[in-house]
Amino acid sequence: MRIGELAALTGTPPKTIRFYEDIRVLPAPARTASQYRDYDQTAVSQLRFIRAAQALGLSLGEIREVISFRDRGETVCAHVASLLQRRATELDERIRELQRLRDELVRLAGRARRLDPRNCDPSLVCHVIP
Amino acid sequence: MRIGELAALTGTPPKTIRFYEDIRVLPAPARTASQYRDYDQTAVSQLRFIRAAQALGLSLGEIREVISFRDRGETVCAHVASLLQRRATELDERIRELQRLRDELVRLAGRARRLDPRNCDPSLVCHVIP
DNA sequence: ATAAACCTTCCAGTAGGATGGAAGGTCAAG
DNA sequence: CTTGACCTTCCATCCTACTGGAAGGTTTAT
Repeated sequence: MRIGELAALTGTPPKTIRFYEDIRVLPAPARTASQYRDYDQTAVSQLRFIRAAQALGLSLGEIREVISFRDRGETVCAHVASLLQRRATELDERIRELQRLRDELVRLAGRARRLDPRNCDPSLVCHVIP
Repeated sequence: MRIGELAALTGTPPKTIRFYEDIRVLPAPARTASQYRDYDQTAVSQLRFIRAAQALGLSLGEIREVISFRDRGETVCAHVASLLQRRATELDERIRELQRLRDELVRLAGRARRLDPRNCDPSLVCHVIP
């Protein structure tokens, strides 16, 4: 299968597929006589894995790590499990931060609506954000 | 005041202050006879505004927008209020997404720990992430 | 007078994840 | 045989928010 077909099957633009190959996240495929990339079903599931892992918040660097673990014949599950668990913990932290930020934004937005602009200190950009 | 002092007062490196000037987030200050940047108190509060707004999750682009509103003599409060409210709403959405993602990660991590690696399909990178 | 600390400009690079375009080769339909 | 879709490589560019360094000028302390 040529790159366009793989692109269509996975919803990934050809440019992006070549890019993944460049950065060694996807292995270089076979080539046809005319140097066209020639993919098989393995490529489809590998590329789907990449997109799914990305959607789970793994970076391409982490995905490459998982893949190279696998290529060394090591048990990927444990590695993936700890990676996912770590990412989940980081996410917990990030969510708490964002929640704090959100509450602060709402508080300031309310303040901005209640304040009379004529009381603004002209030397400040905006007295809502101190 | 020279750039180093402004840097010390606001905890912003001189490089970053010049960068803010380049991208028109901070106005170009007066210059001394020897072409050194010469800042006043206004610069301190402007730079503090920028850092505070950044900490609230506003991008430098949005901050520039707020500042140019102000420079056109318009009421900044209403603009800031709607910006903050919008950002808060986006944040709500983002938080919900991340929460969903986090739950999915925890679920998959648990699955990865329970599965026997010997059952892995060798044609897949990892059967935990489908 | 001289050294250290500070300032100037300009150019380049970082990370992450692509995307755009030019110049040229190949393949299938009409 | 030509047109258009598709493919190749290579190089450049985008976004955001900086950061680093070179080459040179200024200020301050000793």
